[in-house]
Amino acid sequence: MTQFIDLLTEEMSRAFEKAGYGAELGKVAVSARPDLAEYQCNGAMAGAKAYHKAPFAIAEEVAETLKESEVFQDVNVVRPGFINVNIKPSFVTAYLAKMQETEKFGAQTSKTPSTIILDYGGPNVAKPLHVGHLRSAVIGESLKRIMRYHGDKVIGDIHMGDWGLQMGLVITELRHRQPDLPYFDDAFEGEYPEEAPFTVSELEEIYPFASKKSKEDPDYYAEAMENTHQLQEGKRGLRALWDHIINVSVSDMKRNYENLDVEFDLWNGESTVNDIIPGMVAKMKDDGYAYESDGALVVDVAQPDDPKEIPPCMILKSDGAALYTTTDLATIQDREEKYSPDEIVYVTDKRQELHFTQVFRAAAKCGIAKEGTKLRHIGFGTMNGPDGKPFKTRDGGVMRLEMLIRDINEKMMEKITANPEIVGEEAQATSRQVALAALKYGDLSNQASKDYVFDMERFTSFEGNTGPYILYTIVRIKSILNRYEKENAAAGDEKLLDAASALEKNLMMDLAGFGAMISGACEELAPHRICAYIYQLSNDFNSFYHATRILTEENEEQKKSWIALLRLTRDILNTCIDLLGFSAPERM
RNA sequence: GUGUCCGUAGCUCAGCUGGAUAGAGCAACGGCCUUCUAAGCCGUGGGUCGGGGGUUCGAAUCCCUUCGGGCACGCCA
Repeated sequence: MTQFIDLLTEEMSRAFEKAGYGAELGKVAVSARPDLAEYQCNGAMAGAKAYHKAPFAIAEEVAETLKESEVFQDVNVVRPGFINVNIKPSFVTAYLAKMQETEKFGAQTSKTPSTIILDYGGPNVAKPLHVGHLRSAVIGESLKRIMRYHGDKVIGDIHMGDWGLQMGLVITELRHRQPDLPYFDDAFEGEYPEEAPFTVSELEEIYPFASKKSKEDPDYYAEAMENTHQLQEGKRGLRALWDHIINVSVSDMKRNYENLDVEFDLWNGESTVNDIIPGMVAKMKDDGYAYESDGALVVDVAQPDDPKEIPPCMILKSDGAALYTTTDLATIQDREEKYSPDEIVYVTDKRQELHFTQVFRAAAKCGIAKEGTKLRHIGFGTMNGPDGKPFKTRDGGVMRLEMLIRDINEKMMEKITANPEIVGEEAQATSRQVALAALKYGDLSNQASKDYVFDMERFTSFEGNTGPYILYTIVRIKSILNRYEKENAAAGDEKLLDAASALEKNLMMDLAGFGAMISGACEELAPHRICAYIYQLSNDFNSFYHATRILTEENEEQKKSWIALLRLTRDILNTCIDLLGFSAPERM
């Protein structure tokens, strides 16, 4: 269904044509001066030069043709050449009525669904999730939902770091601590134990310990390199041990991501493509793309118009080992073979931009990515603490994600239990639900590409542009609807009437803008557009709510109309927060 | 050094392909609850859009320059 704002532009464009001017001048936008009008068109000024005519005169001629408009009323021409218009209430009502009946409220969806692989999450096996993993998960999950709403087929892949030196380090430390384990006995030919010889918390302690030691002790580092090598060569005992590490770690990750309402379709990692790397590298050499430079194998990716020369993309280190870049390229090849995607989108820290530029160029150059496959990197900024520096714990360490979530849950529990009606399990569940909204909204309401300040106090506040404020608004609506439905068993014939007040009309026009907002958020892959939209919508709803006594309204038709309006508002808000990755409780 | 992103109210942020008096929230101050959740609503004060040039009828937005900051720059991921 055509978007509301586009219908306005079409009407205005016809007016420009009728007056003898180009239709492209008829672009309509929300007014910058709501005190003067609801919408505006600046086309008369834009066209003044081409038509050698005063903008004011053009605007007046255009306005003249709008006298009989079914869309606009109160058409006004102001000073230099602004055309200010208000919308006929009946036009808004008719549009909303159509939205109610249309799937996805008339938002435009893709006619030919694309297959998109979304690479996000990126946790490392054997390392606890920390706040650095939060943004990828939160932004990625929202993007996945947005693209799916748009109608595309999205495959979310967590793409774990499960294969590098980090694995060798853990194995090395385990060998030091428990040398008698059968995994390290080359002569052992029996079945390895099913039970892992360590717990998650032990793993999480082992990795940083080994990492630190490897930096201080060259022999230890060499041993870790050797273990990494043997693992990648497929040595039986180490592979069995590695399986344990993966299993223990993954089940812990699943729990963490579940707490965030983040769900992946694929739990692949760097190890997934280990076996296809040699073939890929050989082909790159055979095709003449990869060559040796300073002992390493590289592919040139520089282009003449680069403002700064991009260094070659390194495929193999001088010791012959694969790198992050190598597994990323192999992963593209793997995804092409298995899913032939139209697009692969990566959600990572923006500091990896150069890396992805190199990978994308190498993939295209070497034919690893098919010609039509779009490769896209969505880089996000750092989550900072209130001091403006990267978020740390009080003692300066890396904050574990689990701790952060626990803190925000506790904080929210205090607030929720301030309402004496909510106790016990409901209080627990509601706190978690609202806390998640606070956390995600706090992140997503900022532009992804920018750094942002994580402020617990602000995000958990029920005031201002926060998740809890949005949820509170939804809860208020639900509360009215619940009462209404209790009192009106056979409800269901509610029909929208024209707006009875300016506040109601504002609300209605916000709702009418849903589709255009979704298109924008989808095109730009920008969840913050959804946040801005629902914040505006919530504000306008609350203003309307405050001025309108709905359940006590005596005019039955009017009351029903408002109920229909509330339902639409609730449905759109619920749809939006679902796209952001959270949900609203029944009460709070 | 080179490249890149950013600099908007005391703080945290919007500002769509250049358009009218640059918007919110928090904080401050003042109103509004016997009526659907006052975790709300209404209002007041607060800004040389880092500085300087330029393009334009019109610039926070585009171009140049300068200052300040973040980040990245072949054998980590």
